[in-house]
Amino acid sequence: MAKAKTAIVKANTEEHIRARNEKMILKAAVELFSRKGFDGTRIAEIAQVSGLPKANVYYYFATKQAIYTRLIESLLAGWDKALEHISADREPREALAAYVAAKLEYSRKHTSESRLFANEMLGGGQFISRQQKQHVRAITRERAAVIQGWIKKGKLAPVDPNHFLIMLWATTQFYADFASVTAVTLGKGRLNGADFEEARKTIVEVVLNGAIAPMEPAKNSQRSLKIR
Amino acid sequence: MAKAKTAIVKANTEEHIRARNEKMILKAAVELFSRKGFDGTRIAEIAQVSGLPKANVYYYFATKQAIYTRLIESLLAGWDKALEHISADREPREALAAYVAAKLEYSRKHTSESRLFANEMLGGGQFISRQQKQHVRAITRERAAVIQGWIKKGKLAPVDPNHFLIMLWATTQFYADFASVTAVTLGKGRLNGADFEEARKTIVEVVLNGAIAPMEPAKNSQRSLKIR
DNA sequence: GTCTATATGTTGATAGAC
DNA sequence: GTCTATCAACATATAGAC
Repeated sequence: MAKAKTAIVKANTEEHIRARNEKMILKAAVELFSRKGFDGTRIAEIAQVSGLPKANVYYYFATKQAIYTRLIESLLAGWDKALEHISADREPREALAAYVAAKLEYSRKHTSESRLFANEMLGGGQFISRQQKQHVRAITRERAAVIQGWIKKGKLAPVDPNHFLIMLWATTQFYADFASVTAVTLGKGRLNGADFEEARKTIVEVVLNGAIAPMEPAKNSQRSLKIR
Repeated sequence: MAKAKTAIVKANTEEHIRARNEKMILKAAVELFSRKGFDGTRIAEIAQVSGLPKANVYYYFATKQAIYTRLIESLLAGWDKALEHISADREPREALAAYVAAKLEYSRKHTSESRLFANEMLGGGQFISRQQKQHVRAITRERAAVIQGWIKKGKLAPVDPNHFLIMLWATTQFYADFASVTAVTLGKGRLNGADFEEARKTIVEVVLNGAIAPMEPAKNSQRSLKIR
């Protein structure tokens, strides 16, 4: 009895330690990979940032690529959720505004993951499996179909759904991925919550209503709800 | 006389060789840096791709960073030009459409340079000098002032000029920088001219007129020229 | 200008004591 | 589970013969 209990306690502790250390390694790794890419990141750096000796990193992950692949996996999983806002049963104006807000929020809270994926895309997507690519394509198609449905109902201008989605993707991720230069452009040291809010307002306003002023300019961002 | 002439010929040849080799090195380097970043790129790779022995690369460039810095320099120089389209003496509709077209074209023709800069931004802009950052900020401010002028004249919707510029920047660069995943999203192996043209149309249409359909939907992308 | 050989340090990964 | 010591391979950069 006593022996068995000890074994369980020990197992729990070991599991706990494993969970904690893996988490620390992954946290350090995503930050480094996101800034320097796969080839540019050294295991020694990951070890240093996570506060573990290099050999311990190898104890939890067989290879450098195993860490990287794990991070890509968890990122793609998190992405499906953001696109759920674009659903056929909502009004396009509301759905698109919600999507932009959610995506900006996500990219702000998961900056490193977002950058990691950007880095992976720049590198040509070498570490994304064929299966994962098919998945990305499938969920994009689903949402493009929703947009096409809105267009057919006359609720949305007749734009190419795929390119429209890419536009939304591009604008909402830019702030997180390229924060360093965005901050310089805005004349700031660092982006804060107010900057993201201003970005959200501008993106929603332009995407929904366009930049060209109507004949009788309105004062707020809801103008076209009123004048149309 | 004969001796002097020989010396001149030799110097010309040497200059020519130098120019040619430096060009090959820079061409190979921009491609590699753009895909793998600074730390991820090896001098041996640059040498291999440019068809020169590694030691020759060091003959023309003292350090790896010297190559990288040179590339950043030439990229920033090429950028100023694209922004010139946004000038106060043009109508916003025409100027913005021209800018989007020019920027897309530029990013398509200089894909590697564009990606290199994206990579540099992901890395936090470590290799961009303070002076270069100030330059970026200065030219952005100029163009933001032009946009502000359009808004004051009632020609443009009252959006934040800086964020509006960032939107244009994001949408026009996405295709070049993230071509690998964009192609997957569009269900293609590779992006071609028609894809870029469709992207241009979509971006211009959405940025100028917005995505929400007007009461009486028009059939072409010039719709708001007619109904407004 | 070209290129072989090499100095000097760093890398991903492992062996094995604790 | 932890960590020192270490390996073979590879990195940036240089010396010096041609």
